[in-house]
Amino acid sequence: MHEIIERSVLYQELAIQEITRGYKLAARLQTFIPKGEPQLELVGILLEEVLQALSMALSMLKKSGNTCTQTQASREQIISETSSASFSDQGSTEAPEEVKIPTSASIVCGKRERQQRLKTMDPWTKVTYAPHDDGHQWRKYGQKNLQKSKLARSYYRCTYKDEGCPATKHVQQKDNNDPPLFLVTYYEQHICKTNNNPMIITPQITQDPLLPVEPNLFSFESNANKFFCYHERAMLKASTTDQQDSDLERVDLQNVIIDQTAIGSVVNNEQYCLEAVPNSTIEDFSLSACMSPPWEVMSLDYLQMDSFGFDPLHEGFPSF
DNA sequence: GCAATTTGACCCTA
DNA sequence: TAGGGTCAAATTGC
Repeated sequence: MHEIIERSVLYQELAIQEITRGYKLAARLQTFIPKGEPQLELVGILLEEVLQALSMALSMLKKSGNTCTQTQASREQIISETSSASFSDQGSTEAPEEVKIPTSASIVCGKRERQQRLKTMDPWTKVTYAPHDDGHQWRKYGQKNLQKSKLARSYYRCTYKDEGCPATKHVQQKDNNDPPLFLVTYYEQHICKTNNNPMIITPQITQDPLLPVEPNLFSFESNANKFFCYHERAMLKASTTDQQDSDLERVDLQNVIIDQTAIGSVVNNEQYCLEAVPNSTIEDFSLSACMSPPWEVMSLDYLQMDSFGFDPLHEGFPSF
């Protein structure tokens, strides 16, 4: 028994060494990516995710080494602790140090602790026309009329909160357009059964379509069978005709191909970066997407362009 | 009857 | 003290 524990500890130390080495190599690689190069923006994003994953794995391994001397922590507690640790190390080339072990008094349990937690968490936001269609089940628990906005903010928590899932979000309508645009702010990651990838914590800030963005770089968002491509003044929206307005199972895409005029790559299961070829117009775009596996091509034959003050059919995309 | 939503009250932070 | 976040009883819908 004692020998098994010793061997386990040895493997854990080796794993920590290897992950630390991987973290340092990835951080070193990150320094070779020149800033202001839209072509390499996606590489930087992916590398950032690699660093986050390694950082989190390292924190978890170190944490697991201490569990024998700690009071038993719940799975969600461990994930919460290690995830916040991995966030705090962003931008550092040093491997992350061990996170603080919370005392029993600081373990989240009451309203005060929850509100403090919200302030210290790294929320991530996205702008969307379909705020409820994000692959998770939510229960609304409150609504508030905010002082600085005439439009109410709605508060949601995961349906599986009783099972320990800490995920929450609030949804605020940004304008009175038709269709209305919503700003969704997420707090905490899902650890419930609806989560596709519970161990990867990747806060993403989707580009606000009303704000300037990098030329040639689109923010591409996918919810189930709908795709949204954001640009400074335009939104590209597509879905398959036979799946419109239906709740079919979620499609995880690994790659997005835009008829040779653009290359899209997955950032995570929900977001895609889309790099368009200069001088292309909306007429050049026919969407297809590779599903994984077995890498079948799914044709998207419904394409719609919503513009914010310009006509893409005649003007083409701006800033190309 | 159960589950989800609504809404006023309460609590916390700045 | 104002504003924002959460609670929980009441209400609504299936």
